[in-house]
Amino acid sequence: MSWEKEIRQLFAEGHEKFLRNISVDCIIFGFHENELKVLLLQAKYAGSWALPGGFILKDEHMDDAAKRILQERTGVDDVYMQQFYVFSEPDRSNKKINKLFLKNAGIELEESWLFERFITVGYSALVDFSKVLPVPDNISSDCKWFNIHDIPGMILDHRNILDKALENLRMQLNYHPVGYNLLPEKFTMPELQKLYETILDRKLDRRNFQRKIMSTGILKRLDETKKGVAHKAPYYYKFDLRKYQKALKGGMGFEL
Amino acid sequence: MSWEKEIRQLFAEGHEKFLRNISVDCIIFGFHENELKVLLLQAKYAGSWALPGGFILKDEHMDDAAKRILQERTGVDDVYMQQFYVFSEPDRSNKKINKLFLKNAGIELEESWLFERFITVGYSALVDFSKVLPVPDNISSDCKWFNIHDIPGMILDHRNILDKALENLRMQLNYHPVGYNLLPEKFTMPELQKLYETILDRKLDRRNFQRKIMSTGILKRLDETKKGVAHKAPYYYKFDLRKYQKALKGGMGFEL
DNA sequence: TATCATTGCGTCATATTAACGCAATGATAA
DNA sequence: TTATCATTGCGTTAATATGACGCAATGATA
Repeated sequence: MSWEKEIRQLFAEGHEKFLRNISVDCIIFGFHENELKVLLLQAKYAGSWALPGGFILKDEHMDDAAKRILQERTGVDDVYMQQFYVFSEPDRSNKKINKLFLKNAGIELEESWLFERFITVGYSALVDFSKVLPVPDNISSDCKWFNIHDIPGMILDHRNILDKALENLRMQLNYHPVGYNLLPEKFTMPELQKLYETILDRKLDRRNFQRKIMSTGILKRLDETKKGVAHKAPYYYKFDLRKYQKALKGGMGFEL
Repeated sequence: MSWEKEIRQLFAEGHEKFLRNISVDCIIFGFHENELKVLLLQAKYAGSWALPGGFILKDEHMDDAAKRILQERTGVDDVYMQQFYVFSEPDRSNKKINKLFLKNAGIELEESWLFERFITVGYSALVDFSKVLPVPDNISSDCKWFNIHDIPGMILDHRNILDKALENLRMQLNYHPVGYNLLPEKFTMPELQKLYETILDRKLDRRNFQRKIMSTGILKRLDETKKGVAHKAPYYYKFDLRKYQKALKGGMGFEL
């Protein structure tokens, strides 16, 4: 099917396939070069960036929809995702954006379910940066990682959604497998500490951090050390998944 | 407008007034006689009980919808409410229940937006039991408080929603004005402790509890003591709202 | 071979928590 | 009138957690 035909069909008949008035938006967090990142899409014909979002099939669980949307729109597969908040301001509507999009695509339509008001459910995803190759979809011209401190202009209330996701990530740091999902399988203690510092947005004492993390027993130190650093080489660690799962149930047992 | 006509109109034309495929369900918590309670409705012609729920007007914020629904369906007004989770199982549909309801009400309809699938957003409300006089609405035959440990059979996944709300309440105990909203203006320390014990579902040491609560400075002790008890009379306390708000921002500063 | 940033492990003073003691209170029963 | 008793308010103590910092070891680079 041609691209224009696909778009026209989505606008004209999508309501037969998807639930109405509800969308899902995904915030994909990654960690790279000691910085927290989010994956954003740029819609065709639009200067602003957007969260990867989409709709729920009429017979689909919302969690599955979020995973499918993420896969279809960015190529990212099989990740840890969780709903975190519903955004329901009455004036959050894609009407103008979608009309402009159609106009630029050379499609004319008077009515569409996509001109209606949408309530959106925010999903937060944590991915291993090194395993993700962002691929923009049909309706996007670009798909890129952005540093959390260097977010470009975004459509609608997407900036607000992003901020809420970050706040949520902070709150849940001690109760969810944040480190496990954001870091590669093996990592050094300074890397893990930097991740915590970035999310919490404050410095932590190196020695106390190590002591507390190790006291939970969720990490296993490997015999291997990092190579090629111009100072004492740090050990690699990896998560002891069994103990991690267990520890998470009652919080981490410490405050950072 | 007659009752039947109102119902018929809701089923036949409600989709012009409300958003589709989305509903809101409220869990109203109260505290009475040292027990945690929830307010439930019994739909006409149905044996099972249900959470007070409803729909979002096309131009209404979801938070406002939740408040309006609670007011319309139970008479409860002006309370502390918060969304806590979205329930989206594909098979959670009122189709059967609504068809039965129509049949019993003597109304015939082949098609209705209310036969479609609904995703529902759970809202948690905390109310002062003593200030609430439950009033069932048009479509409900009864409206009653139930002890949290003695919940009757409920429609659809409402039991699941209730359990999730309780779990959520537990998690947020140290970060939200739970005590402030669930207790009357003045209360004794044993009452407050019992509230915490009921929500957390475990015993707390009386003396340590008092010391920790008081150390936060969120309570003001009154000069008045409780009358008519066959032992040493406990003092009354009330919340120091200014300090309470402040303390909540960084958690309560202690673990219970 | 010296330098230097960084790491791993340790110390110590202070704060927080859990567990428990005890006198005071005031309605009820003797 | 007085003793009884469950309960309250306030306090003590030991164990544990936390925050702030010291110092020798490491290993690429100068």
